[in-house]
Order: sequence, then structure tokens, then C-alpha cells
Amino acid sequence: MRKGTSASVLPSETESPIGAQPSEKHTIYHIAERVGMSPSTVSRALSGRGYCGEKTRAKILKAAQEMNYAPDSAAKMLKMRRTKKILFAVPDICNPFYFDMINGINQVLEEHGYLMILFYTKHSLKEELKAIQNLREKVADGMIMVSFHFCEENIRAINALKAPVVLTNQYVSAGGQDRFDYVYVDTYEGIRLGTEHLVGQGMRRIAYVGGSLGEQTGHQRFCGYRDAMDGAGLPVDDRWIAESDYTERGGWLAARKWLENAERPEGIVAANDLMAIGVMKAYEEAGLRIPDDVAVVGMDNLDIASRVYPKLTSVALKQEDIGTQSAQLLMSRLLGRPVPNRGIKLLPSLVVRNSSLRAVRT
Amino acid sequence: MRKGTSASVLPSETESPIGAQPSEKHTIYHIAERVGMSPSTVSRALSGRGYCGEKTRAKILKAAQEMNYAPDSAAKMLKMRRTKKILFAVPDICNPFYFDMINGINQVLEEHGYLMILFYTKHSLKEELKAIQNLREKVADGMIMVSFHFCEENIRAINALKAPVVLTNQYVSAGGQDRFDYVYVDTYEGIRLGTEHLVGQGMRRIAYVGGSLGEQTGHQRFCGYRDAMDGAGLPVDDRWIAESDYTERGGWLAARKWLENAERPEGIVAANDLMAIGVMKAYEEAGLRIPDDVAVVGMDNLDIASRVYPKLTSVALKQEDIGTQSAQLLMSRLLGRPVPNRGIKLLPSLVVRNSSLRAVRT
DNA sequence: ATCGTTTACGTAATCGTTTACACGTTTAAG
DNA sequence: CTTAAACGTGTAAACGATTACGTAAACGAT
Repeated sequence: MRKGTSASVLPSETESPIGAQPSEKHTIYHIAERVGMSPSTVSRALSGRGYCGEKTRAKILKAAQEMNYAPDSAAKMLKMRRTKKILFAVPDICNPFYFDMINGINQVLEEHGYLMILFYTKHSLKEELKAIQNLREKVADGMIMVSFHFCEENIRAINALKAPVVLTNQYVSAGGQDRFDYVYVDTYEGIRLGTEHLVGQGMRRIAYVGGSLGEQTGHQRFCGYRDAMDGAGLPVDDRWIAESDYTERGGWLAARKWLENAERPEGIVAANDLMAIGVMKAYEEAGLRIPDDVAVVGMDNLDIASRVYPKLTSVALKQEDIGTQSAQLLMSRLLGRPVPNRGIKLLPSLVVRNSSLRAVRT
Repeated sequence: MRKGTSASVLPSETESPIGAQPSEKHTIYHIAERVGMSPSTVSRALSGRGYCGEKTRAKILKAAQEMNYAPDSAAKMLKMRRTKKILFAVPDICNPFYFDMINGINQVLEEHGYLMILFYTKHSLKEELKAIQNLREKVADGMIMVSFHFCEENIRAINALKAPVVLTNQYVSAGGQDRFDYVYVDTYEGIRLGTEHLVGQGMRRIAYVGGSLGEQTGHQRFCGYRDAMDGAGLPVDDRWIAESDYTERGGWLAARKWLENAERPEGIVAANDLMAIGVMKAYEEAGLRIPDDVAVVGMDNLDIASRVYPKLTSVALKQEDIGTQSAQLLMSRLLGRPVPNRGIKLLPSLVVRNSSLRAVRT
């Protein structure tokens, strides 16, 4: 039935009206007709699955070549129920933090012939849900998501998905009910490292500027600061804690506030590099010098950390590793390989530069 | 026929074995059965195309809601012959230059409900051809490509495509035969601006470090330098021209070479910021100061240009605008809107900062 | 009551692949 | 020489949506 109708539609060599574009639409049916075989044989020859004689395969391959055949990915997707794409949902394309992650992800995807769809969630829950909806519609086979709205609604939606999802949030699966994986860097540990670095230089008045304490990641990071202070027997003073938004301007505003005080902090720990740079800018504008007037530590270890003046001490979060690990985890799920752990924790490391060194200057 | 087979497959409420996952696969056929209508009616109700009674539409919408229906994008793609995705082929994800472009593109795509597939071509012709192949397989409806291998082979492959393509190369369509559009910033003009800025300060020995002169864009940029020098009656001396690779290290190497000479340049024009920063680093390492010992001008006006020390004078190329304009052009093609011009030229502007100002220092 | 038009819905084909199954032809084994 | 396994190929049914076309009811105008 199908063959009949299709065959009748095929433009015979002589039929095509002069001057008309040659009908470039070539399907396996066209190839089949040309070599005088059935479409299923063509499919087998091209895909390499199932039996196929050597000479026929050669003939078919040649014909496909000559006809400039390209398989239709939509048809393939529909039939195979696989898109060979994964979604990467990221809150903010502008933040350089994610570029390395993209890179890491891409390396793994390439090995498996997967493509990456970049989805920009703009720090909004609604957009994150849109990303999830895309998975429900089978736009991609899986998703890696950096979520800043790691709430009930989100988790439920993700758990309802058939497609595998890897989050980069720190999370302890509640009762093993959850169906997603996660790869994260222990930012708590990172901030603790950074704070202890300052403590270790004998500083006592250490300020902290972080993200919203309501958000999970914001809270974690703050705890790192608090525990480091506690551990050293130093007081955690509300005056020296700023709840900000991970932007340069946010850091700038926090520093301004501290600059107004009579008593100023000896060191400042920022929950990311952008805020650290904002802090440095505020001090610079006030005519003060870093690290002489205040030591600064950031986190993320962005490219710019080594380019600002003075060079910024920063906690390296291994973004690229997060990317590759996430992608590998996702691939394991997609290939049905066994996955030992739901969560993978990566450890940060401190990169010491001039912004935090009281004594030395280069 | 189709209905019969499909209907018989539907799991009736009571049939499903206890403990088994509820079959989550819901299609319009399932919805149709539930409300006692035909699939075509369901399709019409959900897509809003064609006639559909108000009460039935409501009933269908409610059923779809309850069944947690999500349309299968692959099926939609196959039937509608539209993927609602575009490919963005970019040579190098690590280069911050492209992030703003991504941003610009994304803004436009979002308005049209399109998704972006990010394709990393690694500065390789082979990968660029792979991107093109993806279009042939109808992975996306169109493509925006930043090509560094704008050669015969590429152009032919792109012209053979049915899908619209926007390039960001400067290009004069040969005889109006070409079938792609292009949006570009006049980098010739940009380098000319930068060079004239130095010339205007009375400098005479001005060096230039650019990309390969074999590449189109590398050649264009060089011409901007040459013409500015010529225009001021200054000699273009081979000793002060370096052919490099747009990386920081490349700039560093070029500067090292110049530093060995007895006679050193008064000013250096770099064809991008990364190389300019490399140049600055080399001078810094040699214990020299900028702009006192040499004035430096870059191009791209990256974020870091305003963060390095001293702040880098740079030619702003409006990356975000390239992105939005490219995406808009592509969308016009996809929607069949008339497009006045194949090419759109954007003009760069010079952002003067400290690295190039002999007199003033802030 | 009749006709024509509009509205609502169903039938079935279609998009371009893959693949279970059936059927014939070799080939190897007994 | 028979029989069974292995191989090669074709038939037709999927995958899940859209849509041209046909039919029937509802509606108003004559």
C-alpha cells in the first residue's frame, strides 16, 4: 500500500518540468526504487542493523551517495524514540561560570554523537518548569540543570519525568524516592577553605557577602563561613554579613555599607568572584588598597580572577569537571549502564593570589 | 484501521497489572478514546486550528490536563516539517566573545518559541561541515554560523541547503548566486579606528598583531591597519606586523619578539582583546609599563577589557547586536517575510580606556 | 418545506523511518 | 539426499501527530 502510493509520487527522470527545481527530497523509498529493492533493505543497509548482503549494501550506499541522501532526523526520532540531544538548563548565560561547564558537557556529548540544546532559565522557576516541559515533550533525551529554585514543585515535576536528569545542586535524596542524580561541588567546604585562609593569617574581623540565605546554595555557603569562624573561636557578627545576589553590583553595595562603619573588616569572603570584584571596586573607589586595607577572597576562580588587579584569591570549583561528570552520569543513564551513586561530590581547592596576602606582594 | 489497532492497545482502567507502573504514554488517541471523539478532533482542539465546538474543546482540554498529556515533538516535527530549533555553530565556546552573541540570539528565539542547539566547531572545517550536515538531516530549521573557514567547499555546501543560513562573515555575494545572508561588523573599520586613535596621539611606530592573513577576517583587519597608516603617511613595516592566532599566548609571543628589538613600537594594535592582553602581560613581565612604555589597543571590548590593569582601550563590536540581528534575519526567512538585503553591516565604535592614553592616567 | 451555507466532527492518508515477521534461497550437517 | 539452520529480502505495521476531504446536523432565508 505504502509502496504503491509512494512510488507513484516519485519523479521519474524525464517527467520533471523543465526549469523546475529538481525535487531534492530523497527518502529511503527513492533509493529503494532506484536500486530496485525494498525500503526495509535500504534501511538495513544504511543503519547497519539486521542482515544485508555485501553487494546490495554497496549498491545502496553508492546510490545514497549519488542521490545526496540525508536521513530525516525527525522520522528517526519518532521511530527510535531517541533524540540524541540533551538539554542544558542554565540560569544565566552571561555568567562566565557556566562556560567551562558547557565545555565539559560538550566534550562528553560529542563522544556519543549527542547535541546540546541550551536553555536559559533566567533564574526563574517558571522557566525551569518550561525546561522540564520540554523534556516531557521529548525534545531531548535527558537534561542537566543548574537550578536556583530547588523547591517542591520542581522536584515533583522532575521525578515525574521518564527522562534522566542530573542536577548540580547539593542534595540529600529524601528516602531514596527521588529519581534524579546530582553532581555538585561542596561549596560549604569551599567557603570554609577561603575563610580559614584569612583566619590563618591572624585576621579576626572577617566579613561575608553571600547570596540569599533562603536559597539552598546560599545557605550552604554561609554555613561554611560560620563554621570556619566558630572553629577559630571568632564571633559571627550580623554587621559583617551581607545577603546579596551574586552580581558585581551586589558586592559593591555590600562593601559600601561596610566602608561607612568606623570599624572595618580585616578580610572579606565573597560567595563568588563577581561579588568579590564588586567589593574590590568599592574599595578602589574609596581610595583604599587591597590587600593592605582589606584582604579579599572570592569563589568560582573565573578567568577574570587572575586578570583583575590585584589578582583575586579564589576558590576553584572545577566547573569543567562538573560538566563532564554530569554528562557522563547522564550518558550512563541513557545507555542503561549501572550507576553506583545518585550523587557525586567534588571537592574545591583554594587558589591563592595577591588579593588576600597581607605580607607579600608581587 | 489505525483507530482499531490503537484502541485495542489502550490499557483499560482495570486491566493494568497491580504494582506495574501506570502506562504513562498518552497520545491524542488515548484522549480521543476517553472523551469518545476522534483523534482529529482532539488535534484540532489542542492546536486551535480548524473548527471545534466550544464544549468539546473544553472537555478535551480537561481530559488532556487530567491525563497529563504532552505532545510528542518528534511526531510534530515529522508532520509539520519544522523543528522549532536553530543551530548556532560557533568556533570556540571558551572565547567570551560569543556569549553576548548567544544572549542576543536567544532573546529573539524566545519570542518565537524556538530553541537553540549549540554546536562547537573548534575552528575546524570538518566540524563546520558537520554542522551543515545536521541541517541537511533537518535537525534544525536554520543556522547561524561564525565561520573561520569561509571557503569554496563550505559555501557550496551552504548554498545546497534548503534551510536558511546566516553567516557573520563579511562577504560580497558573487553575482547574487548565493543563498545565505550575513550580518557582520566592519572589523576593517574597527582596526582603522583603533590605529587612527594612536596616530592621532602623534605616534609613528605602530605595530600590529592580527590573525592569519590567509583568512578573510584576518586580512580585512590588517587592511584597516595598513590603510590607517597609509592615510597618515606612515610606513608599514614588516618588522611590526605579527601574524598570530587570536589567543592570549599569541599576543604574548608577538610582544616578546618586539621587546627583543632595539627599536620598539610606540603603540600596538591587536586584532582582538585576548591578544592585547597577552601583549600587556609580556610588557608587564619585562618590567615595562603601559601606556607609558607602549600604548595598546584591542578589539572586541570584552568584559575583561575593563577589568585588566590598566584598563584596555578596545574596539566594541556589538556582539549582542550581531546576535539579535542574525536571529531576526533568520526568523524573517523562516516566516517567509521579505528580506530587503542579504547583508547587514554594523559599525564598531572605539571605547577609550587607560591602556592607550599617553598623557592621562587615572 | 426546501435549499444553501456554516459549523462540527469522523475517516483515512500522510510525514520518513525502523523492525517483527514471513518467505524464499543458500549452505552445512546428518 | 534430506533436513535444518543461516542468510537475504520483502510486506506491512508501527511511531504520534496533522489535515484534506466527506458527511451530517443546525441554521437562516426563501
